[in-house]
Amino acid sequence: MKSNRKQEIIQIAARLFKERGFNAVSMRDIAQAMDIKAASLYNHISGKQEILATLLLEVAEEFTIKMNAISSEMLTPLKKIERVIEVHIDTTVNYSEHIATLNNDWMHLEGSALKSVIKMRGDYEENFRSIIKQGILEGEIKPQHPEVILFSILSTLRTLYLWNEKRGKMDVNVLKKDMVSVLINGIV
Amino acid sequence: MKSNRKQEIIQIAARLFKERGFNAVSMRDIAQAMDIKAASLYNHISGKQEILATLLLEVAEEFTIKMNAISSEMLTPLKKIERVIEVHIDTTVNYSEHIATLNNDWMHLEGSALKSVIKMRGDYEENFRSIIKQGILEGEIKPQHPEVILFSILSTLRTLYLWNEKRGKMDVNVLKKDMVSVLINGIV
DNA sequence: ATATCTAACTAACAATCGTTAGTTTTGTCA
DNA sequence: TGACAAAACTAACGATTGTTAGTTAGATAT
Repeated sequence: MKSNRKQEIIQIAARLFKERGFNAVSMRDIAQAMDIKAASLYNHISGKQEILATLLLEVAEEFTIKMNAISSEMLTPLKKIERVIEVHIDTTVNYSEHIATLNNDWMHLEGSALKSVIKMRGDYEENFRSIIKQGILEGEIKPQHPEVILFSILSTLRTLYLWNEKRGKMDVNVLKKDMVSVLINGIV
Repeated sequence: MKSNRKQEIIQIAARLFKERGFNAVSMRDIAQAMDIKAASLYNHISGKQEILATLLLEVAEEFTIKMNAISSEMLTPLKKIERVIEVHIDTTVNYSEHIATLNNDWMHLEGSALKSVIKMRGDYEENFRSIIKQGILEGEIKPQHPEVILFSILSTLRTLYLWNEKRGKMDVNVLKKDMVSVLINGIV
């Protein structure tokens, strides 16, 4: 039953990191947003690096788990890609700030946490690449360069958070359907 | 005949900004990369803000000009979108570092330069949106929510720089063809 | 050769950064 | 009520930040 104060700090920090970026947010900024003094933060966390590490490992592990699940499901490659798209939309709804920080500030991580995040990112991409290649092999996907397909889809999914507000009243399930349609069937 | 030394500073700064982000790069870092002292930079530029402003306005104007040209060409909406894709690929090849900084650090701009960049970005998106809507109206593009189409394509194009190295030996014209195919016709 | 200009330098500034030490307040349970 | 732990506080540290002032070396022009 650890203190939920640490999670509060991380949540607030994530919001600020998304808005201004890791290096433009000081410990005093985070403290002020919580109505306490900067030094008080250190009763709950060991430093700024721990905030970043906890935050990024949390969301990176989330993606890793989901992707591993999809990989081992009994689905056609195309259906797997649909599932990946849906997972990204769901995760973006719940982890918008975390994902923004993962995209923009991962390089400010240090030590083993950095290594860990980089590895998870690489594995995730490799899993995705395998699905695409398998789809091409089975004739389900166009024999285009896999890297172009991988990158087109992934870069859209990774920056969904930028679009999360503008989404507005659009229902999540409608968004999923439209997104799958556009990314897989194109726009014509 | 102004000094090209200023352009050298901006070029080197852009590279560092891309790698570490605006706030993680000090004036001393930039100076060291040029083998001079930080104070010497001020013979050529007024400050860190001017570096960022020059850099971002340069590439933002490039995109604005290109997009305006495409908008007023006599092409079908679909052909215009193809042209937009091609422009992004060409520009990414030449301005990889500038685009990275535009994506990640625009919010650290101040004053009128910030306003200017935000306006250009908005206008660019609005032009793109108009093309898509026109395409839907003419039946050339699927009657999907325009915002989904806009964002899917644009987020891929805007993060092309992340992919620029991995592109490796892939010919630019091949990349254009594949990219157009994937983004417009999908992957099936 | 002298004057001028350009672009480098050294040294220092005030502000802000992450973090630590030591202290006081607050809340909980016996 | 009193003891103890959790979580806040004040004050300060050494390092780094962007920037300025004043100076000097090297090139160019008169």
